[in-house]
Amino acid sequence: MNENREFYNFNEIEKKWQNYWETNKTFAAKDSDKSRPKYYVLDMFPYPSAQGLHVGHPEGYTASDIVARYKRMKGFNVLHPIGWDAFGLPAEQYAVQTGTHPAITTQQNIENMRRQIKSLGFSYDWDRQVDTTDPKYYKWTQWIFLKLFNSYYDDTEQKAKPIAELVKNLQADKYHIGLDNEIVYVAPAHVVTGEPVGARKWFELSKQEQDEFINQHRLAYEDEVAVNWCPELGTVLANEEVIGGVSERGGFAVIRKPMRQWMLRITKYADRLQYDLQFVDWPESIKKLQTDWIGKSIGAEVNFKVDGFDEIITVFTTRPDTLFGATYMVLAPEHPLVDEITTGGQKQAVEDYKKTAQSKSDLDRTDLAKEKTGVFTGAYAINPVNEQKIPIWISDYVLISYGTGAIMSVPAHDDRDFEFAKKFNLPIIPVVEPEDKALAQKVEKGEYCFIGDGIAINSGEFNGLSTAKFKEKITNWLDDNDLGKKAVNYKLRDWLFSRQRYWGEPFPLLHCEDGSIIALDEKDLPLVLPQVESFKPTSNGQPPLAKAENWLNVTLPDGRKAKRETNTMPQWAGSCWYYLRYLDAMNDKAGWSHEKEKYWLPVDLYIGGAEHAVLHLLYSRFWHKLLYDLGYVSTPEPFKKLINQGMILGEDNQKMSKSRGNVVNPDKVITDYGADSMRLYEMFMGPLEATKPWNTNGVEGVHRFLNKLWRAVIDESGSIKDIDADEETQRLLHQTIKKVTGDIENFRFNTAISQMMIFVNHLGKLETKPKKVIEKFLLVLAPFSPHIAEELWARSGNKNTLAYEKWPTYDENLAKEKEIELAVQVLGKIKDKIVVSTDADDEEIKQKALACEKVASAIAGKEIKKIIVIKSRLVNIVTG
RNA sequence: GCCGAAGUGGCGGAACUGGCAGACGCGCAGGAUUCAAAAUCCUGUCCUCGCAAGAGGGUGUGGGUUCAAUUCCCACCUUCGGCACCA
Repeated sequence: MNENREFYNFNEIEKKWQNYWETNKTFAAKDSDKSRPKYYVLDMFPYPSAQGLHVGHPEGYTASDIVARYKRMKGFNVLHPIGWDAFGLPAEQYAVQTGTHPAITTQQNIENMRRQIKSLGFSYDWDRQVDTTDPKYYKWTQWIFLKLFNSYYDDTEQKAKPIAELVKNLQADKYHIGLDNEIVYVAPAHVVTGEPVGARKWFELSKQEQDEFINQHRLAYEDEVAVNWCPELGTVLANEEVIGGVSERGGFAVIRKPMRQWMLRITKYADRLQYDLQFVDWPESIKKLQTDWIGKSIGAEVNFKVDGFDEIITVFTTRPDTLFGATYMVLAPEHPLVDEITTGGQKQAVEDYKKTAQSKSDLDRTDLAKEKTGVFTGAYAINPVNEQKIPIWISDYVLISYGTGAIMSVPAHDDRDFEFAKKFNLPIIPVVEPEDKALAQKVEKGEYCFIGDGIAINSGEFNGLSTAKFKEKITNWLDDNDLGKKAVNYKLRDWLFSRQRYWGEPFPLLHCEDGSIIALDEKDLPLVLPQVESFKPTSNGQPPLAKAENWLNVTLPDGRKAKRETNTMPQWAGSCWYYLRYLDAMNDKAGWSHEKEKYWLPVDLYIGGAEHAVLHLLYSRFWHKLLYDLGYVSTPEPFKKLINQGMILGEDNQKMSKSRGNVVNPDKVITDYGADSMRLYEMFMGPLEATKPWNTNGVEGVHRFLNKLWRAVIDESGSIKDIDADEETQRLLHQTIKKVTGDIENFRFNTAISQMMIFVNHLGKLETKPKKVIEKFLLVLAPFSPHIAEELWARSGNKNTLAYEKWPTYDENLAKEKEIELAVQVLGKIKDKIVVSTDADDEEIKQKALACEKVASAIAGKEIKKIIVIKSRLVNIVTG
C-alpha cells in the first residue's frame, strides 16, 4: 500500500470548509423564493452561559442540521437560523457579585458560544442571528407586550381584539357592564333572553370606573396576588418555575407572598391551547403534559346558602351527581367569606389556622401535608338538593386559586374528603353504588371510598340513575332552579409575568401619580434599560431599576409626573417569538414583515429539549395565538412538528454536572477527533429521543470510520477509476441510499450511520473503486459529516460545494439482493438454511426446504399439516 | 400516590406491518504487519454442555394467544422522566 498518502487532517479541513461556507454565505436562506418549496428548521436557541456548550446542545443541533442539509439537497428553500436567549439570571447574579454589567458578560459568552457552534459546522444562516438582549430585538418584545396590554378577549368570538374596539362598542351601547364587571354583549332586540339585571351602560360609569373596567379586561394586567417568592433569587417565579416547592433553577426555597405583579391572561386561551394540540405533529407525551397542565375539567357550579346569612357560597364540582352525599363544606383559608361567617367561639381557632396556612411555603404544603388539617368555622351551609344543614370548615387542602376556592365535600366518593371526614369524624353518606357487590357493601358501610361511576342511591328522585345521566339531569335541574349551572374549570392559571430583576426587558409602562397606568406609544420603543450603579435590589426590597432615578421619573407632556415600571419581563418573553424575528431579523420598521411570515410559517421542524414541554412551548403558543387573532401571523400554531432530543449522561451514567466532574467538553472532542466525528458520534449513540450515556471510545469508533473512508478515497496508488461498479458494490450503494434516505425522513440517524459503515467497510476491500459510486456516497454522507464530504467531493474534481447537489436516488431493482438465505423451521425451530433466488416461487421454496437432510430427519414419521412460506424470510413446516 | 417512557450480550444499541434475536459500533481474546510500539488488517466473541460435529436455553418476571412473540393480550417487578391535595 501507499505509505506516503496524506493523512486525514480533520482540523485543517474543517476550518477550511467553515471559512468557505461563511465567506460564500452558502446557507443564506432566500426569502419568498416561490420556485422551491420552503422548509423551516428551528433549534431551541441556547442561553449563552459562561460554561459554554455542553455535549447536549450539539445533539439537537446536529439532528436539525442533518435535516436542513438533506432538505436543501432535496430542493427545498431551507431556513435554518440560530440566536441567543441572552437575558437571564446567571449574568445578573455575576453582576451583583462583581459589578460587571450583564451586557458585557453576555456578549463575551455569546462570542464564545458562537465560536463553539461555528466549530461544529452547522449550516446556519448567520445573517439572521438574534440576541434577545439587543434593544433592536427587545423593542419588538415590548411591542408584543403592548399588544397584550392593549387587547381584550372577546368571549363570544373567542379571540383577542384591540381594547379600542371594546371602548367603541361600549360607547355605542353595544356592550354593557355586568354586575361583576363582565362584558355584557347586548343581544339584538329580537332575542328574548335579554341581559342580566343590574347591567350598566358605559356613560353611567365614572371616569375612574371606566378605567378600572378596561384594566380588568386587558390581556396584560396588574394584580395583587400571592406569588412564589424566592428570597434566594430575590424574585418571584411563575408556577411553572416552581418544582416541588423549590425553584426550578438553583433549587432554592419558595414561599407564598402577596405582591403587586403583572399578569398575562393566558387562561383566556386555555381552551384553544388545548383544542389546537390535535393539529400539531408533536410527541403524544408532550401533548399530554400540556393537556394536563391546562387541566380542563367539566362540571357544575352549585350555590349553597349560608345558614343565617345573606351570603351564598358557590362551589365547583365535577361530580354534581354526588350532591346528596355532600356532608360538609370546606373553604380555602384565604376565602373572602371566612371572616364574615366564622362564629364567635371559633374566631381564635380560625385566625390561628389562617396564620399557619399563610406562612407555609409551597414545600410545606406539599411534602409535609401528609395529614389533613382544618378548623370548623361554626357556620353551616344549606345543601340545595335536600335543605340539609352541613358544617363549613376551612382547610388548606382546598386551594383558593382553583375553582371557587370552596368545595362541597363528599367523603364517600372523594379520597381527600374521605380522609378529612375520617380524621374529624364527619358523616359519610354513600350515594354511588359500584357494580362490584362486595365493594358496594364496603361503600355502604362507609369503609371504602369509591370514586368511580355507578348507580345513584340515597339521592331522592334521582335514585337509580347512572353517573353520566345523573350529572346531566342534576345540572339542568340546578340551572332551572337558579341553584347552579354547568361550569368548566382549568388548572392553568394566569401567567405571572414580572420579575424583580435588572437583566430583562423593561415594561413600556408609566405609573401616574393618580394611580393610572399609561402605556408607551409604539413609536417610543424601545424603552432601553438604564445604566445602574449596582445590580442589587434596593434596601427596601425594590427591584434594581428603582435606583435609576433619571430613568425612573418622567414628566408627561401635560406636566403630570409619572414613574416607570421597575419590574422586568421574565426570560420566556424573548423566547416566545424569536422564531418570528428570524424571518426578518434586520427589519427596523416591524418585528417581521407580513410577506415573509406568510412565506415561512409555520416552523416545519422544531428540535429541542423536553424540559420546555410546558413552559416555553405553552407560552409561545399563547403569544402566537394572540398575534394570530390580531392579524400579525397567519397560522394558528407556530410549530408544526416537534421532536425532543434526549439527555446525554456522563460516562458514569449520571447526569453531567460540574460537581460530579463528568462533564464532557465539546471543544476537546473537536480538537481530538474533529467536528465531523463529534456530529457523527452524537447521532450514532442511539435514538435521538433517548437518554444515553457518553462514551469516548464510541467517538473513536466513528472517527475510525471516517479515517477508513479517507484512506479508501485518498489513495495515490490509483485504485479509484471511472469504471462501472460491480454488482455487489452497486447493490450496496443503492441499499445505502435507500436506508439513509428513509432514516433521515424518520429521524433515525443511528441506523443510517450503521448502513454507511457497512458501505465503507465494503469499499475498503475493493481493489479498484468506482469513482461515481464514491461520489454518490459522499452526497449521502454530507448531511452527517459535511466537512470531510466537501473535501473529498472537491478532491474528486468538483468545483462547487455539494450543499445544493441533488440528493442521490436509488433504484429499487438495483438495491434488491439476487439470492437470499431462508431459515427452514420445523414447528418454529430452525433446522437448516436454504439459499434461493429472490424471485423463486412458493412451490420451489417448499421443495427445496423439504429436500434438506436435517429437515427430513426432523419430520421423519410425522404428518405435514402445512408449510408456511414467508418470502425473503423463512419457511416453517408444521407437523401433526 | 397519579401520569408517561423504557427494560435485549461485558457496554451503546439493531430487528420494517408477528417471521432467522444480537446489525453497526465499543470492549475483549487470538493472529498478521513491526526491531518495538502506535496505526492498520484478519479471525473469534449471547449463555450452558461438548475436542468437534452438534444439542439445549435465551430479549425484566409469571402466564396467555399463535405454525411463529423483543413485537400482541393479562398480571407483576425495576429504572428513568413529569405532576403534587386541581374538587
